[in-house]
Amino acid sequence: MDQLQKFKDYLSLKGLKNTSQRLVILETFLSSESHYSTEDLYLKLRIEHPKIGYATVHRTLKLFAECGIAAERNFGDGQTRFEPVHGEEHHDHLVCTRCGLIIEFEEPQIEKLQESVAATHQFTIENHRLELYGLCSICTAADL
Amino acid sequence: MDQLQKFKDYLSLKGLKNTSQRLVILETFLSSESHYSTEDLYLKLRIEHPKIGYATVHRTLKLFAECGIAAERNFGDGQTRFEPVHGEEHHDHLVCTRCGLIIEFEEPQIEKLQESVAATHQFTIENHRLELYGLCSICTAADL
DNA sequence: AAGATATTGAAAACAATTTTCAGAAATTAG
DNA sequence: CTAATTTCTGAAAATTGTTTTCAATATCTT
Ligand SMILES: [Mn+2]
Ligand SMILES: [Mn+2]
Ligand SMILES: [Zn+2]
Ligand SMILES: [Zn+2]
Repeated sequence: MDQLQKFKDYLSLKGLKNTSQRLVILETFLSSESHYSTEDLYLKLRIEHPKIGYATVHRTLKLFAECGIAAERNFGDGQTRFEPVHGEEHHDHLVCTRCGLIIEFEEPQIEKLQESVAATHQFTIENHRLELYGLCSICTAADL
Repeated sequence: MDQLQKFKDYLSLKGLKNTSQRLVILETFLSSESHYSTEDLYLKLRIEHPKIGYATVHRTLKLFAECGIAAERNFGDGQTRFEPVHGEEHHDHLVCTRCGLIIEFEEPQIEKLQESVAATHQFTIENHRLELYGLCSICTAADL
C-alpha cells in the first residue's frame, strides 16, 4: 500500500478530513528524502503555496508521524526533524557537525548487541536512537 | 586531579571568579549520580540555599559542561540533563519510558562497530549517542 | 442544499533556555 | 587595607521552537 493510501485510510479511521492542504503537504514531504524541520518544509511549501500556514504544516507533520508515514528525529540542534518512512526498515545516522550532511546506515550487528545489552538488564526495548556525530569525508578532507 | 581542582583551574584560566554559588552548585551536583535537569538541580539546591537563582544554576551547569566536569544529555523529554563526568570512561543509556529509570552501560563491541561504520563512509567520529528506550525490568513485570 | 463536524491560518500561549541589567561580590592594583 | 576594576548574581524580560486558541471556512453526511 502506498503512502497516500495509508494516509487516507488513517484519516477515515480517525474521522479526520481529507483537505487540500494535507495532500499538498504530503506530496511535498514525500518528494524528497530530506530530514525536514517544520520550518524547512514550511519554507519550501511557501514557494508554491503561500497560503498554507506554519501551524498547519506542523500539525500535519505530527499527523504523519502518528500514522507511521513519518519518523521524528532529533539531531541535537534544537529542532525536531521529520523524514518519510518507506518500508519497515530501520536505520541510524551519521551527522556531519560541520556541513550538516546526514548519512543513513544500517548495522544489524549493532542491533543485535543492543538486544543483548537489554537482555542483561531485563529491559524491553521499544525503540532506540544511535547517532554518530563528526566530520563527513569532505569536511574531514577540508580540515587537513 | 579532582573535579574541584579542575574547576578552579578552569576558572583562573578563563579569568572567571570563584564564587560561593559556584562552589555550592558544584558540590551538590557532584554529590549524586543523577542525570539532572536545571530544574531538578535548582529545586534540590533551593532547600538549603534558597537565595540561588535559576539562571545561576543553569549558567553554572553550562560552565561545568564547558570545562569537562559535566556531560550534557538529552533523553527526548524536552529537557537537557547534566551528569557528572568522572574519568574518561564513556557510557550509553537505557531509558525506561514508563518510570524514567536510567541505566548506564558500556559495550565496547558496539563502539568498535560504530568505528567500522564510520570508516566505510570516510567519516571522522567526534562523539556519538546511543539510547535504548523501553521498559525496565520492574515496569516490564508490572505490564504482564 | 443544509447541518454537523473538522480544519485552517493568524495570533496568542507555552515551556525551556538564554539574555539583560543594576546592584553585589571577588579580585587586583596601589 | 582601600579603592578601582572586573565579573557575577538574581529577577525579570526576551528568545526560540512548539502547541493551542478561536472565529471563519472547508469538508463530509444526510
Ligand atoms: Mn534518516
Ligand atoms: Mn549517564
Ligand atoms: Zn560535512
Ligand atoms: Zn521503569
